[in-house]
Amino acid sequence: MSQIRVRFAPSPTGYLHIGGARTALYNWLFARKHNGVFILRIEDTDTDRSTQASIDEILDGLRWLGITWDEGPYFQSHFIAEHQKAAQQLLERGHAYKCFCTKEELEAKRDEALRKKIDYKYDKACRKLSPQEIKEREKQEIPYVVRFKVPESDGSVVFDDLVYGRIEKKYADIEDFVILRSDGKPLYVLSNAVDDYRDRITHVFRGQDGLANTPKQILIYNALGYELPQFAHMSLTLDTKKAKISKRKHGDVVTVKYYKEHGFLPWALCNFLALLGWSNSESRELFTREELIEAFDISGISKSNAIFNYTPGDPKNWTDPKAIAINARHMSMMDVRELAPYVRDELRIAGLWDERYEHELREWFLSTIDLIRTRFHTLKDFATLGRPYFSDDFSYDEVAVQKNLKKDPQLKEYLLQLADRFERLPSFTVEASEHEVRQLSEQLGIKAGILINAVRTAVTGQAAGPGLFELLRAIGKERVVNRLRKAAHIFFQ
RNA sequence: GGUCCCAUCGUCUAGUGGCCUAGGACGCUGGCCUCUCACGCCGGAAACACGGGUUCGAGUCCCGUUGGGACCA
Repeated sequence: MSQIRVRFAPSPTGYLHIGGARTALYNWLFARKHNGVFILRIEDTDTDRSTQASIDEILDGLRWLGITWDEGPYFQSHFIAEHQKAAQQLLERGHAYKCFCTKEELEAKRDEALRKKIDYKYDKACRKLSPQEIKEREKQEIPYVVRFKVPESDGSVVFDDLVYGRIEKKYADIEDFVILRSDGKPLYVLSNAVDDYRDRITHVFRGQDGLANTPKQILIYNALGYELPQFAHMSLTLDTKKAKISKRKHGDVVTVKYYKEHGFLPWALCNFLALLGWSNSESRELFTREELIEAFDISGISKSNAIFNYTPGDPKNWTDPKAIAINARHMSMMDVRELAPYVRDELRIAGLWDERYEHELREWFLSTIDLIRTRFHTLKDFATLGRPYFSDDFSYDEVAVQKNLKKDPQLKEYLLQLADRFERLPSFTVEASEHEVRQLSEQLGIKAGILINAVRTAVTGQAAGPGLFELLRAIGKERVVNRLRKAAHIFFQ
């Protein structure tokens, strides 16, 4: 078989949302897996709704996700003449006809059918027009649309969908659909088929909403003498009420941009999206880019729609909890050197970045983010929960202060003593600081945990965090000593 | 309204007639570890939409019902 060619063909009428990103991802994975070509085609023929901002947004989103395209972006609007030519060909070969029915006539018929509760389909009035009648109408310059002549035999369109299996649709159930509007604009079914043929698409991989159009497109392919591609339709992404997701209804949470701005690793989002409606036989869930390409297979795509399970208004589950979990796992698993640039960007946004982190302090920076990353969920956490590691200007958690410091007034003295002991240490190692703390607790006859928790809160403002002694080393002797003294001052009267 | 598609824990899913006492993951939850939190480890609650068939045997095949979705209008 010749080289596999697939495409992602979004309409630039809004932002790139996660459903679209998933469609793009599946196409991309399929292409990469089979050394095929992934094409980006912008279907911008709806000039009223298409915007440049939306095109930019889609391209930016795909680039951020790492879904790279090999050809394009092509723009459907550049090929309108070609679509019209195809319609002309269909007309000439007797596969289509001009329909002069007016909007009013059609609406009247439709309303009547609705009233009688019978199925409405175009009654093919103009299909029966004689050449003479057609000529007359053309002479009068009556506007017309072009309709496809659906075969009138008993047969049906049959195709094998790579996901849904054999699909059959009777000719009788397909109406003579419009392929060209009266203003000469081609319709989606036609443009899309012509473009896919021109781009030599071998596998049409799209949302399940395209399934109903496929029989019509197959009719067009056949009439135009095009070789048929393989079709594979994938399940849709729905909200918790089982409605199709859209930015209009759900807001920014469904846009790819939102994840970029809320501390997601691009690949983690891809990993999550891949799992929404696809699984592999090993029930494996965490993949690197290469592993997913290797594991991806059409046979694992599920037929039923998947629900994007986020809870609006819940700060903890602001998006699907599984997405957050996958992001957290990737953050703690990936090579820390790969993680570093993402953390850098977050620290920059928060005004915490220091250029030395990439030079003389690089080793310190890497070991510090390595130390703190396992309890973080998004990259944002590096600038919030991680703030005390990068700045002296951090806040103290009320509950932590109450529980670990204020509860025992004597801690003031203990913290000052520890500060003195730390200050005298020739080398502020994990072992040295631990030795001091344990020795002091022994001398005082208190549990080491009391001191440990107090120091953690005094030094980071938090009740939770990495093991204390590694934390102390990361923050450094001078800052630790200063913070212990400061805490002794401000929290005890 | 017509046509098409779908139906397993709250969510994502495994399951292709006996391996199902229905498995995994996220979330929830009990415990271990421990200086806290997280990780990790060991447990728990939690599902085959319903009704008929076919079969020795059905989550798995067939039919119907119900529910959901898509497309066309």
